Amino acid sequence: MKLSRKYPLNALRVFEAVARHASFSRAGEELGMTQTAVSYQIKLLEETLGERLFLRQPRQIVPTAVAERMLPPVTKAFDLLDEAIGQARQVSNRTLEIHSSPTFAAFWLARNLGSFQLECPDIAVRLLRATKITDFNRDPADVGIRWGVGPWPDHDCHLLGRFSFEPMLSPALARSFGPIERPEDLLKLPILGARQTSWLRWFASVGIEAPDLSGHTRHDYVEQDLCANAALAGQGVALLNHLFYADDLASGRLVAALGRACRDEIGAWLVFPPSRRNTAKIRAFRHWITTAVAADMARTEPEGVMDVG
Amino acid sequence: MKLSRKYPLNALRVFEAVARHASFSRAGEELGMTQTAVSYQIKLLEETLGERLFLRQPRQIVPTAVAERMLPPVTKAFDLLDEAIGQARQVSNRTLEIHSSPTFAAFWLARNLGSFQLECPDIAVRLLRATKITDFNRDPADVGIRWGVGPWPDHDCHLLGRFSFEPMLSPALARSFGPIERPEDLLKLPILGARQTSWLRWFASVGIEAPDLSGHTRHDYVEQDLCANAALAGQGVALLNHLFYADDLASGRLVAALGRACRDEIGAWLVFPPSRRNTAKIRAFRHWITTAVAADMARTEPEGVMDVG
DNA sequence: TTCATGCATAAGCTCTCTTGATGGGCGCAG
DNA sequence: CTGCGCCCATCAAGAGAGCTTATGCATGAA
Repeated sequence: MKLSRKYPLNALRVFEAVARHASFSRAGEELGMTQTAVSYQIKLLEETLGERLFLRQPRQIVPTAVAERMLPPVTKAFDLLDEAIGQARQVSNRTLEIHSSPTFAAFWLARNLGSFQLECPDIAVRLLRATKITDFNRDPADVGIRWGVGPWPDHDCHLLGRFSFEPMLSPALARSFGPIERPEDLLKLPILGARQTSWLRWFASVGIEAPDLSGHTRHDYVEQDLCANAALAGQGVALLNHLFYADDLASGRLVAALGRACRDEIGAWLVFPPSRRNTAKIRAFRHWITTAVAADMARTEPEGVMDVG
Repeated sequence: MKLSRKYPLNALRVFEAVARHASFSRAGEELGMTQTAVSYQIKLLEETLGERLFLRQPRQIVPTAVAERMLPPVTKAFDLLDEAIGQARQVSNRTLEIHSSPTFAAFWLARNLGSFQLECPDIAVRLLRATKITDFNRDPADVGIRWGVGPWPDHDCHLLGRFSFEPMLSPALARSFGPIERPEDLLKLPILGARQTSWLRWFASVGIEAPDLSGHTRHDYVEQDLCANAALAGQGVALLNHLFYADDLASGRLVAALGRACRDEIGAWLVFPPSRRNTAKIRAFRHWITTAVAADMARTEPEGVMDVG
């Protein structure tokens, strides 16, 4: 361990200001501290150096030769540090790494991030699918979008919304199957993602408490977008959020099986480490996504959604 | 006031060490602190930056892009500071500014400093006559040599010695005046520096309590070396220290008037500010001058000196 | 599984640092 | 020359930064 590394750093910062102003009081003002504190710090530094840095003359202080020799490198060092810190803060405020649940990333963020970038052109966005739950200790993520019940401990968690969903299928399949009039009719179709608890929630919302889905495990997709693709291809009926597939309904690529939508406790959450709650980029992103999701919900959520769970 | 100047400096020093070692524990060892403290400092820095600097992976830490971008300038800044501090310490230990009482400077230091420089060849000496008492707050002096009673408050004061003195005159004057047998005979000669209290001390030591010196104010020299020059020129009799004029006595340029030497409370003192008591150069100088003066006293002080005052 | 390694967390303490009040030296204006 | 204001030093007191010890957790190695 180098002993030479032991010297009072803050006193050096004070020294630099004092030397510039040739005044303890002025330096104190600049640094936001009292003249007393400045005096203390200079004295401290003088004692560790064993050398007087300023001669105290009646109404002024005069730097000694030692001080004048020290000043340039010290100034330069603090310039370097200032810039390094500034840049780190800048960099950190200029790129935002989002680790998002895959479906939300593909079907909402990918479509809507453009408006965030219009709003905050300084912030570069890096969007990643989170295949497993983001651990902010291990991944360089700034924020996460999670799809689930939440909130999660040790994180700042903000609910973006809970979104309505209903069974949807391709018009071709609907035609070939014939009219679907009662919920039970659905069970005759292949149920896509049958292990999702939301299917139970939905059947419950239409009065079927314990549907037998055991025969529908052939299409056990976990991710909603995979279910959706299967549905679009006419493989069966999938439980899809309006937030993501309202456009497909509108364009006729998908049709609602019964027109009975519901909403459960699963939602989309914005999460990030509490320690970074106040960084500019996170505040900006939080503000944007909150309002943008709300606006999109107003557009896509249908009427008469039943809340369950 | 620049807010950008507000960041934890010590944390940056820790950061630099951590980045070099890629380990909190190693960095802590180098810095002489615990791993816990290192962890604290890094966390602090991360929070002020709003950006993670190291990803904590199982048995290692990985610097983020931000950290890697920050490291080079930070390293360079600390190198600059290290060097500036080191140089300041060096400079400060390499030149010693002595503000000395004029006579001591001219008649002792000027003759003897050579042996100090042999002993400490690294230390450059700058010797100045102190026309008035040195104020270490205002003058860039490292140490002072004072001639007086001492000690003085708020200083480290070390008595170098109290030195014998006796009336001396030129052999020419002594011849022309004729034999001096009793102290009273001196009063018939011009007394040089008659206002010096030491004259009263000396007369007292030879039994004359209240000599009438009122007629001797024509040669009112304050400094001993001026009196000595006058005495050498045969202008009168001066009260001189053996320490300074033993060689003139030995060579016959001066003669002792009566051979009655005495010593009063006035002495030579080494003084310096307590805050710099432990700097290398001052310790070295103190050691040297203490022993050198003692050695010179052994050589020059006569036998049978009477202590007064 | 068990052990060793490396970082995080909690609680408490030390001591640095800051503040506010006060005082002294000196220049300047009246 | 006298009072006022500026500027720094000193002092006592208090807050809080920063360090330590003890402990826990996760992981990789044996």
